[in-house]
Amino acid sequence: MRASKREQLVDTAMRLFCRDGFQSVGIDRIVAEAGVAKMTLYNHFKSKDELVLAALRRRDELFRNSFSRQVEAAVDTPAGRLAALFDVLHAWINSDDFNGCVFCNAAAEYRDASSPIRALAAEHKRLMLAYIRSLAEQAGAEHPEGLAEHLNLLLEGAISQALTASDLDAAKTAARAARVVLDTLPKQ
Amino acid sequence: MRASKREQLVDTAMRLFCRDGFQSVGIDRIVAEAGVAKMTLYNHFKSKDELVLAALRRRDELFRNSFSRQVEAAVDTPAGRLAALFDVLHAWINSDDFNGCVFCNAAAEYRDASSPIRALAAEHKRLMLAYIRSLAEQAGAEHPEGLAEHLNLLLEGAISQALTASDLDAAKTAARAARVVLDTLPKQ
DNA sequence: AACTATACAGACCCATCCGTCTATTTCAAG
DNA sequence: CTTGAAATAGACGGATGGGTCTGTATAGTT
Repeated sequence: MRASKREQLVDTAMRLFCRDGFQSVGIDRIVAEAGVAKMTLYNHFKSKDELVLAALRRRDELFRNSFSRQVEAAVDTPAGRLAALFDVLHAWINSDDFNGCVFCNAAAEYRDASSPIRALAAEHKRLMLAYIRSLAEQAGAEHPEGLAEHLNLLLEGAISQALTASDLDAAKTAARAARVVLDTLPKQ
Repeated sequence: MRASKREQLVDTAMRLFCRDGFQSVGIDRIVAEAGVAKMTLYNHFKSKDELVLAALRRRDELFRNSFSRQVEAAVDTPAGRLAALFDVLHAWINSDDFNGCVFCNAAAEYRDASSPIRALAAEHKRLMLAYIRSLAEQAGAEHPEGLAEHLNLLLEGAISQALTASDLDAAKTAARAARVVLDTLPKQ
């Protein structure tokens, strides 16, 4: 067996949840597409919510890895990487499988603020901001925290606008806005 | 009869959809809380989706009215009103009934991009941006379109962060970021 | 008073949901 | 070969979903 049944389930669930949402995707469909028996799912996870958590944890890992890898492959300088954030965002928004931020979508579907799913979404956003802050510090920004917060809001706003306003150019708009702030960085 | 049955339904549906989401709120609960018979609902609306559309249309009207009224009551000058956007946002985020932007939530729950619900959400975002642009023009901005887009992204980012990252200070963060751009406005 | 449109309560239908149970099969380790 | 854990297919249960149907009651109009 190449991949463990558990991995098959998590990968399939992640893909379906990202594309079609959480409540819209039923257990039966997940096990059918993963090619495993329903009982196998319930041997590995206590409930659908546990599977949702596992899928989101995997998505967080893959997304942040892929995002930072692309940013760092694009440019060498920290300041350039802050600008490249928006290029990577643009590529994502215009890719075939863009369906907004799955963590935002999860927060929209799971309304109980004390849900572990919401906690995981918040943690993902915290880690994304931390990554941007680290780039801002490396770039020698005068106020790295403020710069990171500013860029983070532009990125988050662009993701939101891309989905809700069906604006595929949202990242380009955000990049133009970011230029105003990035111009204050010390010239390398 | 004080309010028409139809209005009771739309108001109740809007309240429940905003608080608990769309798929989570069933027809039975709406008619029960609205105090009308189920057949009355289906005499006024062809389907649940039609009710969702009516509720979102009402929300769009109420929200934009309330938002612009608060902004204009706060300050007199156009430039001041651009800053006041973030104060009104802050008040909303920290109010009891904040559950994110219901149009973003709708886009998250209704994944079919060709759905009329998605079209309505996009229209709401378009109108919000148009309002900000009108303020930017009145404020005499050098590039009103660019300024409006920038502020809009900060506002949208703050709404998203407030919900997903459970960050009740997101509007304050966005206000600090906005200051950088608003300082370029001509002094009155 | 007669008529008409609207609203009523609630049973009903069919589909889907999550989760459980069972009985069978696979397959690697001792 | 034997044993035992893991996976299988699929039926099943109880709940809930959206939507339909029926028969009755209300209320405003002529």
